[in-house]
Amino acid sequence: FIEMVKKGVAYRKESLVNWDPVDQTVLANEQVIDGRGERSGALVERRLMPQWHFKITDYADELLDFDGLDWPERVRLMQTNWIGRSEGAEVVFKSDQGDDIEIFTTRPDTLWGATFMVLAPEHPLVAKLTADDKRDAVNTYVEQASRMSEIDRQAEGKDKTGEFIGSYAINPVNNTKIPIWIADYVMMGYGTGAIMAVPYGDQRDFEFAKKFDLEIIPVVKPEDESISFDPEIMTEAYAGSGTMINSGPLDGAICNEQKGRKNPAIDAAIRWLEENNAGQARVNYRLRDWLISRQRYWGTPIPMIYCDDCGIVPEKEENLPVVLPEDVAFLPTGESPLKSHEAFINCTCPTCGGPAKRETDTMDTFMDSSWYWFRYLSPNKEDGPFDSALAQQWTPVNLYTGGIEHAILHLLYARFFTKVIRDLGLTTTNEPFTKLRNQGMILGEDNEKMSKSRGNVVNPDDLVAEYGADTVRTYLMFIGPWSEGGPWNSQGIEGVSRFLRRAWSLIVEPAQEGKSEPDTDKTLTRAMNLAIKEVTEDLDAFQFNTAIAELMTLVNVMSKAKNAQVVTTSSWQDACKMLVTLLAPFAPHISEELWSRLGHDTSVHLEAWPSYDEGALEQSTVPMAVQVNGKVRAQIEVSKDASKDAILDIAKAEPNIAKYLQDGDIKREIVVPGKLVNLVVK
RNA sequence: GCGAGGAUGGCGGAAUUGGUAGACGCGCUAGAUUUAGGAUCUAGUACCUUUCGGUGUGUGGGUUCAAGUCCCAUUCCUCGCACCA
Repeated sequence: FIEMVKKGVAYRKESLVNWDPVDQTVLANEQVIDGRGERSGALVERRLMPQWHFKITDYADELLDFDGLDWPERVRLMQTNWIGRSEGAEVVFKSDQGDDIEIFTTRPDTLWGATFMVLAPEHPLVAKLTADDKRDAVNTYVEQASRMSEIDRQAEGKDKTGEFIGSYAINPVNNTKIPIWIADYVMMGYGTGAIMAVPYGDQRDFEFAKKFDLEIIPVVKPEDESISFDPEIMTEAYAGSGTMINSGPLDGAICNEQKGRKNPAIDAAIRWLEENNAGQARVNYRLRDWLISRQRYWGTPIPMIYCDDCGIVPEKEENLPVVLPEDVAFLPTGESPLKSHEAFINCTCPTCGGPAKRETDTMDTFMDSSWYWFRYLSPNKEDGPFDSALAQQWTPVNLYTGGIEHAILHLLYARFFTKVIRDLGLTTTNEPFTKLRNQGMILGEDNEKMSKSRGNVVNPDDLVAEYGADTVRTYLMFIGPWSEGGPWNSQGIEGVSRFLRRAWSLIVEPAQEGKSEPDTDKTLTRAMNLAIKEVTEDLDAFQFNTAIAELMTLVNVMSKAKNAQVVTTSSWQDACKMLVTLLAPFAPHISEELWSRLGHDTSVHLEAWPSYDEGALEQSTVPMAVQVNGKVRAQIEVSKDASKDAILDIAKAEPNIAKYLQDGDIKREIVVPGKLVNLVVK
């Protein structure tokens, strides 16, 4: 943290935060549900407080780059949307009192159609720019807006509301005086908290203009001439392509559907702004800096000290880590007990040695999960966070799994930390996790999320007591695709239980008398090699359910083949060995025991993963389907190297095929070796 | 509204360089074994049809010798984002 402070990545500033008045702490946006604190249920207030932040916004562009990462598309998109990059321009409007009012727009080409300006109710210039005769109405509106949660303000379909504040702004492109309004559809937290309103091209501005009877100036003549651009007739804003009109120097420019400077009209507008000193190109992000201060006792102390003479200074390195006092008094004051712990608060300024106060806020717990895998490499290191050489050697983590709920928070923070650690010179690693896979969630039998209140919780301990840990583990892998999850099904576990018991008795129980079928050797060897191939490929692809299905098939083949003669053959013994080896990741305990009973005195879990013999997968004869006009009419068995002509002869000789051939001529013969024959008859 | 993913038997699901739809399992049916039940084993199990055969992967079209798979349109479901300027 201190290194981050030194580097300017961590900083303290006043910030509008979610304040829970009952729990007396700041809450993360994620902990505010429908405008209420997740734990207390209290209406969350917005408060301006000095808090510690991380400059994650400095890394916005780099965080948008997923090059070289094998991550699910879904997660990449969620992060991309969260960061919310948009290209446009910043333009400075002057108030009629001479103030600079900066706005951000993605459509600078429509500047000539700006007929009013809207400020967020919290915008710092609102008080100054409000005319005396409007002050009461404006104050009422601002107060109403401040009481509303962000969720309420953003509710879909909400009617536009707003107040004219009695001042005007000068549109720098044409020196037109336009009225300044405040409205809660403009957010202080995005862009500059002020917009130029172009009702012709923006649906929100259009609705606002219609409601408050503000001017609408057409600036893009639609390409499709059947679309009317008469403001009196229009029922919605026009954001499509066309030719610029009523736009001074831009008149005649082509406006297409492209965003940013790829759009000729936008590009021309930005060039005009820059040439005329009225604005410039700018990239805006939805991402905001990460607020990490929490007014809680449980959390990592922020190692900063407040000195009246030296300001805010970091604790001396030899005094790290700052440890939470354990003798705190948990009193119902509504404040963190650290605030009343004199011995913790009062300290010595590391710079001047005078009396100073310790920071009493603690860190967001996401701080800790953002770099734990670095610390895991050197858990006993006392004089630093981790060993740089070990981190360089072992990171990035090559495979990471977790739920989709981590898509934005943990995974974005982890990427940010990795880049900061790199920029501190501790590693050259750019990304924390090379390959990411998300597992699905197992729901209750009613297809709802398991919860005590719903009474649909399936307790794994009870299942383990009844079926054993191996059965429960294996069933969890078999119940469905790992990445999708789905409802729990209590009946299905019986099938896995049976499978494991059959595998057990296959190896442990004595064989019955019986005669060997002629090709048992080959059948067993083929089944074994097929199982190695399929299980290996399925594991690589995280398809555990089909891997287990393949092992079930192997057990079925072996069960059929097993008898007193067969069990003495080497192909049987190889198959047993391989079955246990392949089963080991799913049912480790049973596998270990079976491995021992097969005569091994080392652990099966130390065995190398097996490879398979491609040649053993081949069969001397292969079954093929014979179709007439695309419909299967017969099954034939042909030698694996049979020629096309030979296959066709066999196919045509089938009685059921010959029957169809009598009725017409063969127009076409398609032979897909090893698969099927299709005869097109007319 | 924007973006992503999905829809296959009674159920969970399998199958994509286009090539026999329903692997594997649950459930169900019948039989063997058992005093009985449970467990186990064997056979069967997409739907319609006595058979022949026909139909079938959300819906409607298309391409192809051949479509769950490719193309166009469309419905519904799930998830994410959303008055983002």
